[in-house]
Amino acid sequence: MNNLLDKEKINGIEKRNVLIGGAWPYANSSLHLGHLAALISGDFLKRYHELLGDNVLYVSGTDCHGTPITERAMKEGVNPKDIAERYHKEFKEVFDKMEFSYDLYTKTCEEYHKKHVEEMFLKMYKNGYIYSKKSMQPYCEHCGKFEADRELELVCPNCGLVTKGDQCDCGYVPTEEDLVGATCRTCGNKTIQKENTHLYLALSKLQKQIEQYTKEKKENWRIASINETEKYLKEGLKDRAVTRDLSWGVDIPIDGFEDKKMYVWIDAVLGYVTATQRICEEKGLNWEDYWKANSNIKMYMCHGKDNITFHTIILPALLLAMNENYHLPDVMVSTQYLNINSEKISKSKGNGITILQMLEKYNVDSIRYYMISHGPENKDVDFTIENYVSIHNSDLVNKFGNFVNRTLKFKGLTEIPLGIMDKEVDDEITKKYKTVSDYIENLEFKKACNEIIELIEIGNKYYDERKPWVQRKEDIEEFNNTIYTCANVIANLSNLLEPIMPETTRKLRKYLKIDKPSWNKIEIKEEIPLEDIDILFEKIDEK
RNA sequence: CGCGGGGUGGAGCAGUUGGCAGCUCGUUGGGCUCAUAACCCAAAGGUCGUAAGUUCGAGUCUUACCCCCGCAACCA
Repeated sequence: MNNLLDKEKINGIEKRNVLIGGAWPYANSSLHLGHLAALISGDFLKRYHELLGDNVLYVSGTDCHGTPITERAMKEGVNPKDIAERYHKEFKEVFDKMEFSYDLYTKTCEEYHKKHVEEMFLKMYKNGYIYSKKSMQPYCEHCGKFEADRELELVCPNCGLVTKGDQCDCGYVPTEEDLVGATCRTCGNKTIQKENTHLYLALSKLQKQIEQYTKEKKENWRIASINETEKYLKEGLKDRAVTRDLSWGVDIPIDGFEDKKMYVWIDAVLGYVTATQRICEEKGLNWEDYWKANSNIKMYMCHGKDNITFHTIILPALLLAMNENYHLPDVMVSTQYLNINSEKISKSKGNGITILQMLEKYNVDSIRYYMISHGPENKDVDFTIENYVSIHNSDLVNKFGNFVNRTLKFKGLTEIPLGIMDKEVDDEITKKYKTVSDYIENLEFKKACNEIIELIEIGNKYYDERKPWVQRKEDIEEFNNTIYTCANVIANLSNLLEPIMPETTRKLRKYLKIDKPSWNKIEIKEEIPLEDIDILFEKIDEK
C-alpha cells in the first residue's frame, strides 16, 4: 500500500516495531500544562516514526484505581468508578483536542485490562517473585479497616503541626514508628497496630538483572532517569508491598487475599502490555511482536520525572518476574517539571492552568509547538503567558506564517509556477531531514525545532535577497524560480512539522495538493492553483 | 555532611573532548514593500554565582562557599 517508503526500507534500514507508552494520567484531577509537557513527547514520537514508515503503536489510558480516588468518592458520596469515568471522559476530550494520535487510549477499570493483569500477577506469584509476608500496620477499630499512610493524621515530629501520614507540608516524611498511634482521618479515633498480611514484590531478587538492564539501555535515557534509577540501585532495591486494603482496584487472584486489591502502580504500568494486547487483537496483529525479545523493537516510555522509578524499576521488574522473555523498555523520555510563574504547579495553590483552559484561548498547534520547543526537556522550565505569546508571535506568526503567506498570497499570483529549485536551498532541505531525525532520536526535541525554524529563516532570507516583487516586473523566469523554490520549502516544512503541528501541516498539504506527509524530501511536480489560502496563525495581541 | 539539576548581555536559553563568548525575544539605526507594521541588514549591550587553584590558555577541569529548584520509593 505504501510505495516509496517501503521500498527504501527494504534496501536500507529495516522497519522497526515501535511501541510508545504515554504515562497514564491519574483520574483525580484535570490535566494541566505540566501533564501536557510530559505527554506531548509521546505523540511527537508517534507521528515521527509513522512518517518514517515504522510499525508504530502508541498506547495509554486512564489510571483509575487507588486510595486518593477511593477517598474522594467517599467524601462525595459516589462510587469510585463514577469519579474515574468522569475524568476519563475529560481526558479523552483533552487528548482529542490536542490531536494525540493514540492507537488506543483505554482505562485501567476495563475488564480486559483487569483480567490480563490478574493473569500476569499470578505468573509472578507462581515464579516466586511475589510472596506473602506478615507485618504490623495501623488499624482503625472504629472504621474496621487497615489504613494507608495518607489516611492517618498525626503531629509532625519535625515541625509540630498536624499533618497527613504520607508527607508533611514541611517536607518531612513520617517513619513507621511516627505513625504508631496516629489518628484516623475518617473518624478521628486513634489507630492501633494490628497484624496484616500483604503480598510483596521481590525487587531485591531482581537487583542484578535490573542493574544489567540499566547499564545496557541508559545511554538512550534522559539524564534524570539515569540518576534517579542509579540512586535506588545503589541503595539496594527493597521489596515492595503490592497489595492494598481497598475495595476499588484489580482483584488479587490468590487465595486469602479476596479482601485486598492490587497496588495501583502495578496494574497501571502493566497497562502498557494489556493495551498493546488489546489493540493488536483489534488490528489483527501479534502483540508479541512488540513485547517479546528477539524481534526488531524500539520501545519508548514518556512520562514526567515523578514517574521515573515506576518505569525504570517497577515495570522492568514485573516483566522480568513473569520470566517470559519480555522485551524491556528501551528509551526513557523523562520530562522535568513545568512551573507556572516560578511556582510548582500544585492543586492547593490553585496556580495550574488546565489544558482545556489553554485550548479555549489559543491554537492547538501553537500550544504543541511551545511544549515541544520550549518544554522542560532537561530541566524545569518556567511557563508564563508572556513568554508563550512571544514565542507564538515570533516563530509561528512572523517567521513561519508570514513566509507561507508572502509566498502563496503574493499579490496577483494565481498559481505556483514550475521553475528551477535553488541549489543551496535544496541542499539545506536535504540536510534538515537528517539533522532533525538525529536530534529527535536523541531526544533533543528543542534542537530539532530550532533546525526547522532555521529552515524558515533561510527561506525568508532567500526571499528577500531574490526580491520577487522586482523580478516579477523584470524577469518572469527568475520570479518563477523564486516562488517555486519557496513553495518547495513550504512543501517540505509540511513534512518536517507534521509531528509538531498536525493541523497546520494538514492545511499546507491541502494548499499544495500533497496527499500525505512523509519523511522524504519532496518536490512540486506541476503547477498548483492557489485558492482559499488562509492565514496560518493569528497574532496574539494582549497585554 | 541524603541524592540530583541549575546560577552565562534587559528577559528566556545554547555552549560538544578547555582554544578568539553564541541563539531567540527586546532595544537602537538602516533597507524593502511580496506579506499578518510581518521580512532583510547592521549596531549597542556580558568581570559567564563568589573566591582560590591547575594550565601557555577555563563558561568548560579541581576545591571551598553562597543562592535557586526538584526528588526522597507503602500518594499518584
